Amino acid sequence: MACADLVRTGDAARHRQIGSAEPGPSRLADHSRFTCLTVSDYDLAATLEGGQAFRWQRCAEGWAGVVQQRWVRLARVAEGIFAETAEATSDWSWLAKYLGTDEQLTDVLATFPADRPLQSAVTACRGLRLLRQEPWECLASFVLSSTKQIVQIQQIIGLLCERFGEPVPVPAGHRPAFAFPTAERLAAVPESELRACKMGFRARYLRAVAARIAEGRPDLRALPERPLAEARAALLELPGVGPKIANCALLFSLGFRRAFPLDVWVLKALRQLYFPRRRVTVRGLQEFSDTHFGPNGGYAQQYLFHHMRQRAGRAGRVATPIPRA
DNA sequence: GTCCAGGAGCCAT
DNA sequence: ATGGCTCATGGA
Repeated sequence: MACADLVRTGDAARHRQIGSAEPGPSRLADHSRFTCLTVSDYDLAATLEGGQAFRWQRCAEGWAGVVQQRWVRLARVAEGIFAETAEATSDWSWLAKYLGTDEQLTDVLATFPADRPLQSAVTACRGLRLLRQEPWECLASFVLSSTKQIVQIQQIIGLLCERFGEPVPVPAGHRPAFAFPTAERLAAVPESELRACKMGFRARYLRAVAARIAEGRPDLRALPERPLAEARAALLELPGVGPKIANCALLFSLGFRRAFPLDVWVLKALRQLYFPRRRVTVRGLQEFSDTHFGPNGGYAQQYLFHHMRQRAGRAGRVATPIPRA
C-alpha cells in the first residue's frame, strides 16, 4: 500500500507529504497527524520487535507505541515509513531521529568486517536498524531486562507505564497509552509496588537507579558528549548496572555505536561462530568484539543477536547453521 | 518438573 | 582475577 492511500483512509482533509513543507507563513497549514518518512532498506518488524525497545505493539495496521510523550502508529509502505500521531504536528524530526531514517544503512554496513558469520547475518537481516531511544527509558528498561525473556520485559514495562506513567492522547479506536514514568516518579514508588509489576529482584535496582538519575548523577543528557570510556564508567557506578546493561544504554540511546552488549545470545553466537571448540572467557570475547567489529560494532552485534534468535525460533528445532569464520 | 531468559553483586578460592 | 551462588518470575 502507498503512503498516500493510508493517509486518505485516515484523514484526507489535513494531509501533508514530507518534503513538501516550505518555510514561511504557510507552514502552519501543514500541521497534520500523518506523515511519510522516505527511506529504503528498513525492516520495521526486526527493528521494533528485535529487543532494543519494548513498547511497540502490533495493531491492525503496523505498530503502536509511545516516543517521548507522543503516541505513534507506524507502518511500512512502499516509499518508507508511514506515521500517525494523536495530535497534529508540523515538525517530525523527533521521529526521524528516533527511527534513524536519515542515516544511510549502507554506510554503516560498509564499516563491518567481511567475515562470513557477520556477512551472513547481514544478508539474513537486511534492513535491521538501530533506534535512538530516550536515555532514561532505555537505561531503566535494560535494568529490568536481566535474565528475562523479551516478552516478559515487555509485560513488566507495560505494567510499569500503565501504573506510573502519564497518560498520553490516543486516537479513537486505539488502546490507552502511557509515557514511560520519569526517574523522579519511580524513585518515589515503594519497592513493593514495583515488585507488583512482576519485576522481582530488579525492583530494588530500578528504584535505586531512578533515585540516582533523578538527582543527576550521572546526568544522562551530558553523557553523549563524553568519551565512551568515561560515559561507560559513569553508568557502571549505578547499582544493578554492569557491562551489558551499560553497553545497551550506550548503544541504543546515547549514540555510542561501538558499544557491544554481550548477552547470552551474542555470547553463544561468538563462541559458536568465531571460536568453535575453544574455551574463551567472557572477558576475552568482550575484548575481541570491541576491536574486531569496528566503529559500528554495536550495530554488528544487533545483526548477530537478531540472526541467532530468528534461527533459534524458526520451524521447530531445525536450525540452519550459520557459516563459521 | 526442568531449563532458561538481552545480568549483576557477592563471596570463596 | 576467576568461578559459583543467589536474586524473582514466567515461558518453553
